[in-house]
Amino acid sequence: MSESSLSLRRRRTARGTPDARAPEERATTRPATARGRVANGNPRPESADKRRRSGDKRDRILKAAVKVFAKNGFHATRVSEVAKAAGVADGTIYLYFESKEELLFSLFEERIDKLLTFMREELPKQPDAPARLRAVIDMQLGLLEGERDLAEVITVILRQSTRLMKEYAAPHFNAYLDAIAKIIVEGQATGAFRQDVSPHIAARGIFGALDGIALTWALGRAEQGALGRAAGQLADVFLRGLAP
Amino acid sequence: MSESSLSLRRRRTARGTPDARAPEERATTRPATARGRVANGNPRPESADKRRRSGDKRDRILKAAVKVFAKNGFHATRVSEVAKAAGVADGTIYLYFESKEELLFSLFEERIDKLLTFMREELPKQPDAPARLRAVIDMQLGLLEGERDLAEVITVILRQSTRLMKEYAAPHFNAYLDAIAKIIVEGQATGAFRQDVSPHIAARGIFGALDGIALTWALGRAEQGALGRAAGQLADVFLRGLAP
Amino acid sequence: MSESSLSLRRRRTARGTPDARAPEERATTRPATARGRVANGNPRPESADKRRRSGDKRDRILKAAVKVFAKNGFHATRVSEVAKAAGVADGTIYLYFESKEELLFSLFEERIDKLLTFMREELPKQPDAPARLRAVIDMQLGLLEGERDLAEVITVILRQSTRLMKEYAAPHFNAYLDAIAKIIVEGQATGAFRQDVSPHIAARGIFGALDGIALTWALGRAEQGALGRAAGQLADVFLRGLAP
Amino acid sequence: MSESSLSLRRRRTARGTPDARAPEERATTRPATARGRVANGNPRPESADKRRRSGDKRDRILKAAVKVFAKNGFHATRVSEVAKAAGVADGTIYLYFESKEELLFSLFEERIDKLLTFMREELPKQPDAPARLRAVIDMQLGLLEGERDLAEVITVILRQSTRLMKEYAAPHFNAYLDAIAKIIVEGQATGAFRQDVSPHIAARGIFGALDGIALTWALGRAEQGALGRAAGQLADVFLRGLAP
DNA sequence: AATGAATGAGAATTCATTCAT
DNA sequence: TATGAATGAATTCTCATTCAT
Repeated sequence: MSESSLSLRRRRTARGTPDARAPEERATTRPATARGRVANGNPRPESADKRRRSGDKRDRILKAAVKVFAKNGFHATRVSEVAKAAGVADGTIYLYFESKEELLFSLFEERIDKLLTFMREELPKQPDAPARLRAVIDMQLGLLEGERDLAEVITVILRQSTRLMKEYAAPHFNAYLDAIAKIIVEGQATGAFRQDVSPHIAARGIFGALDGIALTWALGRAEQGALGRAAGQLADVFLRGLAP
Repeated sequence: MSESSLSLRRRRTARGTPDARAPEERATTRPATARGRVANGNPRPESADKRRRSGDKRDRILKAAVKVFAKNGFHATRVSEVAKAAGVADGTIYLYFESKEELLFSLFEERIDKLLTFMREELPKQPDAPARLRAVIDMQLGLLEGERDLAEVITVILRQSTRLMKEYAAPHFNAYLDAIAKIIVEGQATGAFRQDVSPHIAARGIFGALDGIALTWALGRAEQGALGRAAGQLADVFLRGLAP
Repeated sequence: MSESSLSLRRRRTARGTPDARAPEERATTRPATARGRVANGNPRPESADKRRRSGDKRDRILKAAVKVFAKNGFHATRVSEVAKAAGVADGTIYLYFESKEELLFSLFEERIDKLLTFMREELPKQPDAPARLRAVIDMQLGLLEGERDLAEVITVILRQSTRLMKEYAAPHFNAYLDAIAKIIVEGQATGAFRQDVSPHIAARGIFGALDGIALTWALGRAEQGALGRAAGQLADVFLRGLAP
Repeated sequence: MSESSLSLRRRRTARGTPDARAPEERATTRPATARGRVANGNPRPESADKRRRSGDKRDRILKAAVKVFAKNGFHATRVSEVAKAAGVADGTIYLYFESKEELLFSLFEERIDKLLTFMREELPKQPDAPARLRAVIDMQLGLLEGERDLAEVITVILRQSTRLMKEYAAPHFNAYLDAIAKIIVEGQATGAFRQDVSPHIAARGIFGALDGIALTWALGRAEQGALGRAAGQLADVFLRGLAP
């Protein structure tokens, strides 16, 4: 996995496009509108004081979004519900996010950032492929432990936006899968893993298994520690299953 | 796993309940609407002749729904699109299905019926737990091979309806997972499988892995035979991984 | 004036464009959406019976729109007000018109059609350029006499949609102005009109004068016969003013 | 024309009235809003120093408004766009103008002031009614020559606010029309103009013609000198047309 | 059974205006 | 005076569903 392939594809690409349509049109058209005032997404006020306030508000909105999205799903969630849960006015949300969909993007992005950072920083410390695979499994589930709502958002809600899945999230998933596949390949090269299994199939299977565990956990009782136990056992199964 | 736990819980159970539906539903359903006229769900035409004719139309609608849902996702699909694809009038759909969501239900139900029938009829023929597990894996992926659209509907689109996931599909998934778990339990009892793995965790992992494979296949190039190869390799990995 | 320059530029050009965006997007985007059901604008049901019903509804909406637009102006008019005045549901309006703006288009178009038809059919009957000029003046004001609301819509409300003015109406105005200018040119050629006046300036002046009269009439007391008298007097002034 | 009939009717008269405003206004104005803080309209800074500074800013805003209004139209123009073009903060605009609409008022008022001043000061110097009429024509177009944006604002944008047209501008237009009509009356009294034309109709026709010329010029290529030429020719036509 | 015109509730988003700093 | 982040009312248009034919 090359770092570049993991680097976040900026979803902001479309932003700030001048929008050649007559201004009047812009007035009556809805999405993909670049609003001048907060054109650069999260405002970055100069003073630390101001930044804290703004950051607070953005965070409050994100936290509220996780909660409400997890409860109702993406489509059933009204922006006004998120606003209310965050204690801000409806319009305020649009000072920090371009659209309801971007709220979902942001939740996902933040999480995937952590995953990628981990892989960049922690994996190299592991001695061999099996250790790295176990570390990935621990991490993927560990990142969700204690964050049931977010787990649900990542495993369930995210898929509710077809556009998000196909345009935005898919590349990230693929990058992540590639990273896992790369571990398998390394293991096969060193003889740690059996040769008769396609790294890509194995990677997808592992990811799917983890995702399924997280899904069940999120939709079910979400007991403390359950994910950790599951991670350990799955790692055991996969490592033995992949042994030569 | 008792057979009864696998029997399809009639989805109608929840219907008619005043409004315990998730907000999602309330949002898109007309409130205070008399549903009386179509209260009895699928029409039950009297003569065999009529039934056949009706069945044709119902099937055409279902087939069209698979196609359009897979292409656009559940929420982005307009009932009128399905009607057009099926070559019927918008209103006709409501003679066969109570709502757009029921269309999705029905697709899922039909498929899960096949899975459950298989389990009831074929699994007992297998000699032991490992064979049964391999059979399940073959079957789950085999059922999707060649039906890419349906695979996408089952693995992706289904999750787009929060209500469907939580209220309707979850019990079926659980029944299915229980069936897999039961195989693990049996294997552990006979010493075919290791003891230090929770049957439920293993079952969820296996299901998730299969689901993940199907998802990637459906969203990707969906090559012929790919699912069969994947099934074989995953079965190898899991069987070795679960061996004592 | 060539006939072709007067022929109505079909505003429907944009209609029916497949709209390459993902369907999901279409769902959340507003304008310029081709809705399948009434894709061809006014529905044209087969039977005379049905046609009458549909025609009625479209007409009722147009009549209501003239009234409400004239009273409130374009921007201040809510689509729901028009619907209410027409005695139809809000959504029904969108079965007959793509947008609120198209309602305005349609009012204008219907009127300009009459003007153009008149010019094609009646002007050639007039013996010479002065008679034709007088006929045009009579007609332009005559078409508004007794239709105060429509006069206001054409002279005032139309200008409230910048886009309409610039993109849609301007070409029609220009065609009409060209037609008047052509009369002047002819008169100059036959020696009926003075040579030292630019036909285009004269044409614009004449149109502006008529428009100004109509505007004052529409915004004022709109007395019966006033436009006719004004037409006669203005014709007198312009014809003498243009005489060699 | 009596001076009093031309004196600017204070637009503030209508303000504060509970809500006799056209629906248009109610639609875009926040209801039940206390306007107290800016109740006194244009601020009246104490020291000459401050006034100059304020004047600068007020002017910058007005200049920016002309530009942006002309480009986008009234409704499609966002206050924030004007603020940006003027190089001030959004809120600053409200220190100098009560509302977005008042910006438009002010542009119009400033211009009409010039017209009225001209009429008071220059017309009496003219020897007779025909000379005065020609002077008026020269002036009305002359005032716009070189100020294409302002011409567009006066001839097009102004009409985009129904309320402005009906409540505010109409009296000014009427006063101006009365002034022209008075010239006609005088000419008829001295035998310089024909008797068989209503002074009011003639006045409205003349104004409309000038307005139409300006409109075409503003929306079109706006060539230097074009308005001057047009003024001369129109004056020729009208003077000959009105001759006895 | 079939049709498809009509319905109308619903929600994301915008932007004029305010007001704490 | 000036700022610009925050507000929140308001409205177009969509589309699942109904029902008269």
